[in-house]
Amino acid sequence: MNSYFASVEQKCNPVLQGKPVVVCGYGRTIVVTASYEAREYGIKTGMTIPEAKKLCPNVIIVYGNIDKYIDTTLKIHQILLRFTDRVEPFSIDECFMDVTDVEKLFGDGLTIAKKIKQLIKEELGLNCSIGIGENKIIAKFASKLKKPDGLCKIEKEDIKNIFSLLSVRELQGIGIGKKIAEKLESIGILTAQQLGDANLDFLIKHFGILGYHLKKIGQGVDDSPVKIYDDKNYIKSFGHSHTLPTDTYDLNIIKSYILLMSEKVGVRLRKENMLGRTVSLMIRYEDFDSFSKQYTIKHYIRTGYEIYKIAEKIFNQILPLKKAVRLVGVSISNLIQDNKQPFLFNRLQKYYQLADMVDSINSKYGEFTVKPASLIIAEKFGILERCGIIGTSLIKK
DNA sequence: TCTGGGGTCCTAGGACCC
DNA sequence: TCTGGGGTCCTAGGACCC
Repeated sequence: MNSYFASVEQKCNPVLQGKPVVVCGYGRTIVVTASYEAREYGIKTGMTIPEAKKLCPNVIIVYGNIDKYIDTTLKIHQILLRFTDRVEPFSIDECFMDVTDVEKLFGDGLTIAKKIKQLIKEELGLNCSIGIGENKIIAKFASKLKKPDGLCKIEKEDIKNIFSLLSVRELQGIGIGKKIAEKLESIGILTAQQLGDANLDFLIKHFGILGYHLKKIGQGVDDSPVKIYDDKNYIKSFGHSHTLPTDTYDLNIIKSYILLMSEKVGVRLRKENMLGRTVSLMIRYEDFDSFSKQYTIKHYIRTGYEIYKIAEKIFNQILPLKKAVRLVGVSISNLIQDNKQPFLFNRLQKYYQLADMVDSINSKYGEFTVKPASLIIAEKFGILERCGIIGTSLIKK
C-alpha cells in the first residue's frame, strides 16, 4: 500500500484529503507515515514532529489508530483471496501472492494485478503498488520501482541485467539492511552482481550461515514458496512498548507503565485466544542503551496481572537504577492456542472468567473502561491519556 | 520536543538430562 | 577424574523488516 496509514486517515476523514498529513504515535514520537502531499515538503518517516513542522508549518498531525489499519488490512486480504488462497501477509501493508495456478481462471499476472488495483480502489478508496516477478525477491523489488499507484513487471530474462546495475544499498529492504550493506562495501562488494558472483566460502567467512542467503539475493534467486493464507501461521510473540513522556527514575511511574503494557498484552492474548509462558521486559535508558530479560515459567498464563508479576520481578532485579528510563516494553512468547479447558483451581477459574467479562465490556465501551484498580495510579499520572487510551471518560459518566 | 512501535529470526553459550 | 557425546531448552543481544 502507498503511504498506508496516512491514506487510510485521508479516506476516513475528507478534511484531510489533498493535504499534507503525518500519522504519528503518542507522546515523544516520530513521523510514522507521511502523506504524499507531506512528502513534497521533504517530510519523511522517522523525522521528529518539530522537524516535520519546520519543513511544513501547516502539516496536519494525526494520532495513529493501529486497529483501524489492521481492520483495513483484513479487508484487503479478503480482496486478494478472491483470486487465490496463496496469499502471504508480509507486513501490515504488504502481501505476496502466487498466481501461477490461477492464471487460466483469471488471466496472467499483469491482468490480475490490474484487477486487484481496481478492486482496492473501488471498494476501499486506496492506492497500491504491485510488482510482478518470478519469485518474492523480484516481485518485491518490482513493487518498489514504481510508486505511488504503480504496476511493474520484471521479466525473467531481464533479472540479470537489472540486478547487475544495482548497488548493494539499493538491495536494502529485500533482506539486506544498513549494517549488512556497510559490511559488504567494506569487503569490496559494491553491486548485486558482485554479491551474486562472490565466492560462497568468502561470504560464509564474513557472514556465517547468512552468506548462503546473501549470495541468492545477489542473484535474484528465492525458492521460498508463498504460504497458503492462515496456514498454521501462528503468531510467535507479541508485546507493547511505550516511550515515557520524560526520562525518569520514578519507580511508581515506571511500574505503572509496566502494568499498563502488561494489561494490554493480556487483552491481546485473550483476543487471540492464546496462552503464553515466557514474559520479556525491555527497558531503554536515556542514552538509548537497552536492557531486556525474559523469564519462562512452567505453566501458561493469560491475564495482565500474571504477566505483570513476572515483568515486575525482572524489573526489581535491575534496581537501583543507574540511568533514567526512557521506554518500557512488555512482551509474551512461547504461545499456544487456548483450548479453554477448565482450570484445576476454582479461584483461578473465577479470575479468568472475570478477565473475559471485563474484555467484553471494554470491547463495547472502549479500552480500559473497566480496569484493575492498580491502574488508577497510572490514570493519576495521566499515563492512560498519554498512551491514547480514551475509554476512561466513559466510566466517569 | 533529537531519535516510535510492532514484529521475526539467528547466534553463542549455559543449564540440565541421559 | 588427566571428565565423552548427544540432545533439549533457555537466554541476551543483535540484525532486520515495515
